[in-house]
Amino acid sequence: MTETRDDTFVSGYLLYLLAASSEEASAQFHDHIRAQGLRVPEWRVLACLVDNDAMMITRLAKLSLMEQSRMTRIVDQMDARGLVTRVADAKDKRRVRVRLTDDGRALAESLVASARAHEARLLSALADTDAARIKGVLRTLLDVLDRPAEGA
Amino acid sequence: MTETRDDTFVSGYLLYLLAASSEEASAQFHDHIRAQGLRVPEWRVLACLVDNDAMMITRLAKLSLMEQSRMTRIVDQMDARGLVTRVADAKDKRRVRVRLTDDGRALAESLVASARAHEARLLSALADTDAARIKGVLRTLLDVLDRPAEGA
DNA sequence: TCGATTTATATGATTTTTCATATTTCTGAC
DNA sequence: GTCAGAAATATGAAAAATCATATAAATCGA
Repeated sequence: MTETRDDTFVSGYLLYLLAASSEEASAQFHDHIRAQGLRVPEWRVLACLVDNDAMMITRLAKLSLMEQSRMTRIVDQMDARGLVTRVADAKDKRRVRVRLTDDGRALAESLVASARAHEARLLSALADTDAARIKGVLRTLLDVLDRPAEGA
Repeated sequence: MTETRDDTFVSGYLLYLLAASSEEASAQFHDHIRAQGLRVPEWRVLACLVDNDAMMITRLAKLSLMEQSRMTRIVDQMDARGLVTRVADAKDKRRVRVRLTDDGRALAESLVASARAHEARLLSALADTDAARIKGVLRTLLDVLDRPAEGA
């Protein structure tokens, strides 16, 4: 247990705490995703589309925190698996809208339900004050980050 | 600005908030890392070694949130670049200790200084209450996650 | 002390990811 | 309308990450 004690730079560094929390908090649920034969990026796409079907590839990529060319290929694979279909946008032919198939929607909804349950378990493991604060703090951080930003 | 309004599942989902915060908070600094000709995983190794030189590959991998075989190859490259050297552990010959070279240490220390400065800027962009809370909340989450865990 | 097990690292093969760029379509200035 | 540039997607080639497993060294029990 008594690893090299931790008053180190890394253990208190905000970007480390964020990366590690994200990684570890997601690990269990990501295992669940993979157990369903999906990869994590595919799950992210499904979750986005449940919220808002027929998104463009570009927006899907932004929301799923990944590059456009990667998203293109992920959509390829999901299309091949019958989870989504590509639909041309009538107004703008450059755009590709990604739409859930019935299978895709069913899977997505079931996974969202699992995700909610898993999240509830995570939050219930925290003290009430922490559980109440965590999302707010993260949202605030995201807000700050989305603003133009003045300094380097 | 008025993207499809956001009272969606994803935008309030803890694992998304964590991943997005981590991603976006790190983006600027990671650009800085790459501008120095380093990749992010290499920076992580340097940061770990500044805290605690001559770590084993396995421990380095765990702390840097990546797989062992990947860490082996990253150490290969850092070794080739003259940032670290491999040192056999006298007590246990299976172990490989990774030690900073002088160049590696100089680079690492300079990057840690930048990291601290960047972190200070991030925190100062938050309201005092949020800045005061964020690390504590994340640490609590990490603590909870490291505990055995009872339910599925 | 022998053999079985576990731990630490490395490696080959495959799959992902990235990077740069091509292609198509749209937009705006003229 | 035409042209220059921007935006959305796709794709080839290269780099990186993963997975399974090999190798080597330690540990634990009988």
